Amino acid sequence: MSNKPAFKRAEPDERRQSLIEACARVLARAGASGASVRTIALEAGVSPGLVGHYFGSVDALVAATYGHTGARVDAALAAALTAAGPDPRAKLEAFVTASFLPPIADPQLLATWIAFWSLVRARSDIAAQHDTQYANFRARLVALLAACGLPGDQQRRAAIAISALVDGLWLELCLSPGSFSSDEASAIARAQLDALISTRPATWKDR
Amino acid sequence: MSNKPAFKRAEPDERRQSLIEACARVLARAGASGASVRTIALEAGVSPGLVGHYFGSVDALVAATYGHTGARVDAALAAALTAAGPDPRAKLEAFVTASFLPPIADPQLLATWIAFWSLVRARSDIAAQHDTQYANFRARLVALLAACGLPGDQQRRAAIAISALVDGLWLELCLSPGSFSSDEASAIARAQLDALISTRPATWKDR
DNA sequence: TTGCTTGTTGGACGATCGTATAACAAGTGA
DNA sequence: TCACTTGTTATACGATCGTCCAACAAGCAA
Repeated sequence: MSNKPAFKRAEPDERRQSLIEACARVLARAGASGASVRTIALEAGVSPGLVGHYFGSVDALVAATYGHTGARVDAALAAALTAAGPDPRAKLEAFVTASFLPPIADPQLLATWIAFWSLVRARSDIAAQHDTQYANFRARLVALLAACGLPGDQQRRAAIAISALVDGLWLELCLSPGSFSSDEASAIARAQLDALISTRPATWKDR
Repeated sequence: MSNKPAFKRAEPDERRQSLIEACARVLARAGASGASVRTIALEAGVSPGLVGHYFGSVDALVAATYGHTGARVDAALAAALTAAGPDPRAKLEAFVTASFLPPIADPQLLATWIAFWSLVRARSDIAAQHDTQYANFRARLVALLAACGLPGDQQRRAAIAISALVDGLWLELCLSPGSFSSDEASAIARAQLDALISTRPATWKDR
């Protein structure tokens, strides 16, 4: 007779990915305080020791999850940009609208992000990651605004305003999901764009 | 000879206030994960047992701190409203502008708020407190917008947009203090108000 | 001064935390 | 079939967590 294996070996990259995704799920479900080594390992279906084996410490796993989650958002935004076509104004609108559609508008992702924010104060490496990610996000917005013909002295403030509005809508959607829908959030953000940019897109119709 | 007292008795309300303020300082300094009973008690200069004596559990203390912090913000906003005079439009502008001036713009207060947000997922009592506070905040905004003559079918979205923008600016100010100043945040929020309200107030002059 | 109320202390308790490590077993090549 | 490598498990360890409680003492009344 043959016993089935007690566990299955996995490729290192596979296992890392699995642990990172389990960490993200735990952060979304239980918040930062619930993301313990044992909880994450249970979520991933492995033994607690594997976290130390692959990441050294749970802090490193959380930081890796932060980077992975940020990369997911960047990829989704980049995809939205290429799908929007060549028109700069359409690209900008797609950039903002995509923030309120899956996979970015995923409530689990928003909750995960809040968990990261709560770690910024205590962890300097997380703070550094946030600074670069926020700088990249705003630089992308500035480039899009410039392509739309927004004067240079207005680009900075407009980028800050757009990113703040999007972050705030994200936040309330996550904290009080019943307050308003993601469709409403998207409409509000688009209206904000209209107000910030006097130049109208080529495909402008009605609003 | 006379030994000085080993400790000093305090009025119950005084002691509660002291513990709440110590809890807020710890939340701002170390985040939600650093707000342990012993850390808070050390910050307040008392023994750890006092937390249980006055609040029953550390969770109740955190919830009380949330309520106290929210009340502080409400009081500051109310003061800004009365100082703004009778004109509805001036009241609305003061309401938003005050969000980026002390004591609301205090970085410690913002950090404390983030700590609360990180607890919303895991703690239903904190979530309930957030829902009521957010509903109150938005109801105030709706009343101000209505007084400014904004049509009823636009009040809801405008209130959501304003609160989201303010929250987002708060957030980035706390996470990356070097990104922009509170003066810039205030200017951005005021520009947002101008864009949202097409109806001009009676005392409108220039902009 | 003496006695009493009770705010306050400081440590005990079990649970859970992150980390380290010895023992085990899955998969591979000889 | 049989080592051998190493991914994986399970446990041990000290530290810290929240909660609880018996003892102490500050301040007031008599």
